[in-house]
Amino acid sequence: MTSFADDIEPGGADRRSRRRAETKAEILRLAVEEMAEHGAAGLSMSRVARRLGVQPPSLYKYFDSRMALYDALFGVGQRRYLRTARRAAEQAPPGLAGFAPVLRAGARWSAENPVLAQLMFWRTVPGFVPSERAYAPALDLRRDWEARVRAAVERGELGAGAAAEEGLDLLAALIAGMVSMQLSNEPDAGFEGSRFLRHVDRIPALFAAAYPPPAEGG
Amino acid sequence: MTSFADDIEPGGADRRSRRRAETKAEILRLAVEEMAEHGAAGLSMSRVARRLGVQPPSLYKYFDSRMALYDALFGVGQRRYLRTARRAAEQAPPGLAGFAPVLRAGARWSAENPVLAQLMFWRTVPGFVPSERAYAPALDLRRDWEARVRAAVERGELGAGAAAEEGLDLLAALIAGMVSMQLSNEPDAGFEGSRFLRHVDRIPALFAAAYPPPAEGG
DNA sequence: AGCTAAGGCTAATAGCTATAGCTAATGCTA
DNA sequence: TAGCATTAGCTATAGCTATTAGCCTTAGCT
Repeated sequence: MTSFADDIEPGGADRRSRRRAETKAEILRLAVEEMAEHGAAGLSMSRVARRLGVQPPSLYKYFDSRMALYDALFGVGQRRYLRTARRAAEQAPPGLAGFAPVLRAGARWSAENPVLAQLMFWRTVPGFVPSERAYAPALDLRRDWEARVRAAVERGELGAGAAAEEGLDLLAALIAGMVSMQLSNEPDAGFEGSRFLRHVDRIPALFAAAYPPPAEGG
Repeated sequence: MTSFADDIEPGGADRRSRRRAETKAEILRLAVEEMAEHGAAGLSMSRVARRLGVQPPSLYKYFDSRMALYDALFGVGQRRYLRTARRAAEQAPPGLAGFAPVLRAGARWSAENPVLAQLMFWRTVPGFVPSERAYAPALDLRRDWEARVRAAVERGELGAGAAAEEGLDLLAALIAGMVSMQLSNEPDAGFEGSRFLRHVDRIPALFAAAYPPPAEGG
């Protein structure tokens, strides 16, 4: 998470809009620093402005309101999280064996971007409701998982209910639990050596225990 | 959660301190209403004062600061949560079969007290760190679970690792996941019919799958 | 009955988000 | 290169917020 440059609309070849996009990316970067210090809900326009070296009202040339800034951060986080999961999925084996690498990649991203993860997964900022546009990648990711679980069911590695809403909810709760414990108890611990995220690799087996395949395939 | 009267230090038979305790309890009640409307992190001293019908500075006669008010809420929540779990445990059967009723009672309490649960389990209020005194019941509860898991291990219902830190962390993550999904996706849904909390009864089986007993006891 | 302190108040400080309106300079276009 | 629209900064201001200081009345203990 060193740069947000590639996550803001490119803004054409126009020199002005290029500079504008750079400034927006810089603001997002500073906002994440702010949130790391004061908590995800503790983002202050004034403090971000001070960090940027301008007066507070100038920030409103780039983001219409504090909530708009949150929405941009939420959107960037969701896009990055989705991209991370998809990259891991590309190299993962098919079927149930591919679950762990993808889950691990998501858990690692959350541990490395704890304030964005809080904003995205907990929604605890008073008054903030993400826009449809910013939320869209989360729906894409859920559809990815639905397809992945269905494939494992078709391979005879999981019971049929696993791919229904109920099963997907359980799977989501399993990963959410480990990430939640991480974020609330050791937000600065990182992925390696985390007390809670080391359990992520057990999720496929737990999930299979909840939805065992119908019989032993030949 | 209709009254906080029994959760504030009783304050002796002294009439003054009795009235004082009543006012404090009333403030806590109004604060929870506030948080339900504006989010756990959106508690405002001014708005609580307006609800109570006094000027904002008068609140400081009862709580030293906004964070002190959070700490009182955190403490009340932890004590009530512990009490709820222990009441359920009294009537639960021994061993692994007793896990589900206790887990269910905790999940139900969280669903019925979503803003306190957010404050207690997520800690997302900027600048708030609970006092040792307020946090103590959480440690008691963890010790309760440690004893309960150890008992199940000794009965041959779980593998040995279940009672170690690692196993207790996994168990905590399982319940935290379902409660987290509930709080972030359906905070106003209640316990019955919750998409996520209906999985709570599966936790003992999942936990046993992760720590199976060593062999079939005779 | 008298006194203490509880519990209200107003005033004031400092910081917050956000808007209005001014100004200088940037950089596109003719 | 000259002109000009837009951008991106600024100050001032309104209306919030938490919190402190200090006053004053009255409740209620002794």
